[in-house]
Amino acid sequence: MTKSSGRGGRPRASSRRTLEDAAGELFLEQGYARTTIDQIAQRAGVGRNTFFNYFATKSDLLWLDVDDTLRALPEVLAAVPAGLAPSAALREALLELAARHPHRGIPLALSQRETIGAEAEFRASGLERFLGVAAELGEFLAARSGRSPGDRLVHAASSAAVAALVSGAAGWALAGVERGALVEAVREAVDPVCLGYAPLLDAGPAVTR
Amino acid sequence: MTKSSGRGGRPRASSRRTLEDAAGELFLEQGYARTTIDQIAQRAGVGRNTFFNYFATKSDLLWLDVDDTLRALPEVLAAVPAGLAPSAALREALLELAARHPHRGIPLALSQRETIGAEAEFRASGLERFLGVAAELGEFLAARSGRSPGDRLVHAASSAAVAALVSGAAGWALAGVERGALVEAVREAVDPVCLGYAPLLDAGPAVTR
DNA sequence: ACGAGTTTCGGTACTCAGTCCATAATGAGT
DNA sequence: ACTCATTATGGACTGAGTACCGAAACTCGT
Repeated sequence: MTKSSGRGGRPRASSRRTLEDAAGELFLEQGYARTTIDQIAQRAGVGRNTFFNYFATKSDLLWLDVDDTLRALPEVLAAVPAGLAPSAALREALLELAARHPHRGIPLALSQRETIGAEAEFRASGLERFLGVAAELGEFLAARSGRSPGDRLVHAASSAAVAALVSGAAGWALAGVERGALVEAVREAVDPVCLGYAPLLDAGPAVTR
Repeated sequence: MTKSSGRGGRPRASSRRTLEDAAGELFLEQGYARTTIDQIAQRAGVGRNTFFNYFATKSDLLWLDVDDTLRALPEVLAAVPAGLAPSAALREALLELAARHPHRGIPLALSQRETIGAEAEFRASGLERFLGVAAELGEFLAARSGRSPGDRLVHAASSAAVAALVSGAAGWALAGVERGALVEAVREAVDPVCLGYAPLLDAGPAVTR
């Protein structure tokens, strides 16, 4: 989406950032549910359709920073040292992803959740994101463990790991100003999962022993 | 929803089942997305609003059997023997839940997924369900482990366990006619998670040792 | 039998997210 | 000047979900 000016074409107005700001204001003023896309576009001084030029859904606005970090996942996965055992590689990937997330990048919907009141929408839209992560992670794990991409163990391990990641990140985000480093919270949550699956994952692909 | 006739009032027509059937037919004929609620109601010979009397959402239709099983969760949790260690209790609860699911209860959306074509909607609506399960499981785990309901470890463990449960169940459902017992698939997926969290969960509530 | 209370049914009307399409605006390259 | 690619914008449409209202159908007490 939004191919960054591949030479030529009408220049983008500063619309994207303006829309984000307008939305943030309105969410704080009226809450998420009571804010319509028309209002956001109008306050940003932009046509309604322009909104959909930058965001596919209203709920995308709840995930601005997170989406940035998530976009880096393929790169992170590629950078995981090749020598590691599958379970360690999985752990490493998740921690590195957490390390890349900006310290201030807490979704508005979480930091101001009473005001914004979008719990339901937030969770629903968030889960879809992390399902995507789980899929990517599954492919990665399959490759690193020499298993087929459809392998049940691989699927279960990546799902559980992502769930733990999310749990850790959520706990971190909700911890208030005194939260420590995201990486620590994630490590705490993810480690047991990697540990639990390690014996199976690292044993090599189903050698019919 | 749908308070079962608390004496008095107009009797329900057989609408619910009729609606389910009509929806199932239409989904198979035209796919999920191309089927509107009006069509479903019309084929069922019922007003549109009656549909919403029985189902809160269109996507509820994708989860008929699963919702039945999920409704039994509180009962299942209460039945878990009190003597078990927290991690074992968690395992036991999930396996028992799986055991209660009817063998033929595979969501239409999965068994006929090419025809129905509702992947996205299916996953989105499914995830919300299992988030509910994770929350219930969290409370359960907190009580059984003597930790606070907001405990980070408890949250991470229940999230990961539910993710594994779902992964196992999905694998089972997609396995075609030759699938074995659901309980086995779930056990395979959930066991490592419980194993990984066992040392921490069963150690008792953060005794600053 | 009759009225009171309760529940389901069904219609109309509305809001709003998301899609489609057609048309302008604005620039780069030739 | 002309073409091409990209973005902006406006109008019209679909369809889910909500709100409201009045009518149907049944129970119970009298």
